[in-house]
Amino acid sequence: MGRPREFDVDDALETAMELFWRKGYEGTSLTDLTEGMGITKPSLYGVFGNKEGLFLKALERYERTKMNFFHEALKEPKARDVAEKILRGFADSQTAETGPSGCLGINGALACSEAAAEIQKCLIENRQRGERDLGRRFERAASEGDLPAGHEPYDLARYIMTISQGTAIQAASGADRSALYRVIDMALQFWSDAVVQN
Amino acid sequence: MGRPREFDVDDALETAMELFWRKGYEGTSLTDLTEGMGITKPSLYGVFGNKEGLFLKALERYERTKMNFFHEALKEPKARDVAEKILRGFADSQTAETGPSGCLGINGALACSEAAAEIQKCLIENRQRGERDLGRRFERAASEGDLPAGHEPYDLARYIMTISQGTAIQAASGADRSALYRVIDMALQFWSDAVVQN
DNA sequence: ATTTTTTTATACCGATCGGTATACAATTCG
DNA sequence: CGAATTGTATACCGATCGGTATAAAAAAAT
Repeated sequence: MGRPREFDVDDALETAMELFWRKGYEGTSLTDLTEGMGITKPSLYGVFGNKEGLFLKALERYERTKMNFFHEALKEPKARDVAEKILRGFADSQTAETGPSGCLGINGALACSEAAAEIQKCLIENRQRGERDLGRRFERAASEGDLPAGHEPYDLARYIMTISQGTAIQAASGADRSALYRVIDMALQFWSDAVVQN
Repeated sequence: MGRPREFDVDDALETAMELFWRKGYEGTSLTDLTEGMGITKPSLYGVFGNKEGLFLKALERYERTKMNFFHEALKEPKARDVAEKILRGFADSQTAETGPSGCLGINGALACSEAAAEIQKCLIENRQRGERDLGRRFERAASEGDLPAGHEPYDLARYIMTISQGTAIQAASGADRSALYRVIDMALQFWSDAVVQN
């Protein structure tokens, strides 16, 4: 009942996600958002609560639509394939022709004012969660004798995440996909060269 | 002649550098700056021009006082030692007890509004310059048969810079120095394991 | 047809943004 | 001692920030 909404919520959220991705949380103004989404401020606040709520919903959409490769990668039977799928998945997302360069989870609020501290904290936890999930997967791999010898699972997880975060900066600085792939190839020599347990 | 300045320019610049480092260019307000530096706005504008000029001078100071290890590292005779000194130098700076976590060159303006586009561009060029300098050093190493076989000097330079940028994100997310060192140890296995030319 | 409910459009809110005009204080030079 | 010069303090500037009050518009329910 009542007057029907004149815009598509999902389309609007997609636009908001791309804006936050490209300009960060604080760098994206409500004017940027309302003009980009093609709606007025009362409509935005009616559907998404406020700027912070909109960002969190945009982040949720980002995880669901752009980071889905991550949990898929964890299902690979071999640890090396998990690592490779994650590294290439990030690089692909960070350098997609459509959509901004880099990573929303990093571009969003790396360093910011106190006003964005909550968003910053949320993004840090987001990164740590991914690293922890990967660490758990590598723990399993360790028990299966499927890791390079002499390294802790959580250290390997941090290694993979560090490289992916590095490629996010590279992409945001203009590096193209093939350049990131060559970095990833080198990072993966770790697995090729190292002696795998058992 | 005239009234003598009541503050130390170098001290004020040091404070500005730390603020920009911790909160980014756009996340640091003039109020943050004047309160932190202990001076008034007319004094700030008299000495540093404007916010953008202040940031650029802070960046210059950062390069001079915190990134000096970089060009020192390039003087190492062996490419592997160059790489290791750079990686550990970044990690040390990113996790120093005194001073903010991460890297000013990345925290400063990774994703931002149009108002900070010039600063953003300047920081991108800054990163690319470092990568190019390292690439040139590795070109020399290649001619000396001092590189792992099968890789281009500029790809190796991007590999090292990608890891350093990754550790900057890790540091900004709370990782401590020993955690970054373990990542670096893995990244350097590239050199240990790989066959070095000639 | 009227009431009720929801969305939209406009105009506005106080606070803060980067930046500056003006007046005064503190020094050197003649 | 002035006079000239430079720095500091206060108060202010227009613009923009995130957010909202008010009322009109568009649908469903009675």
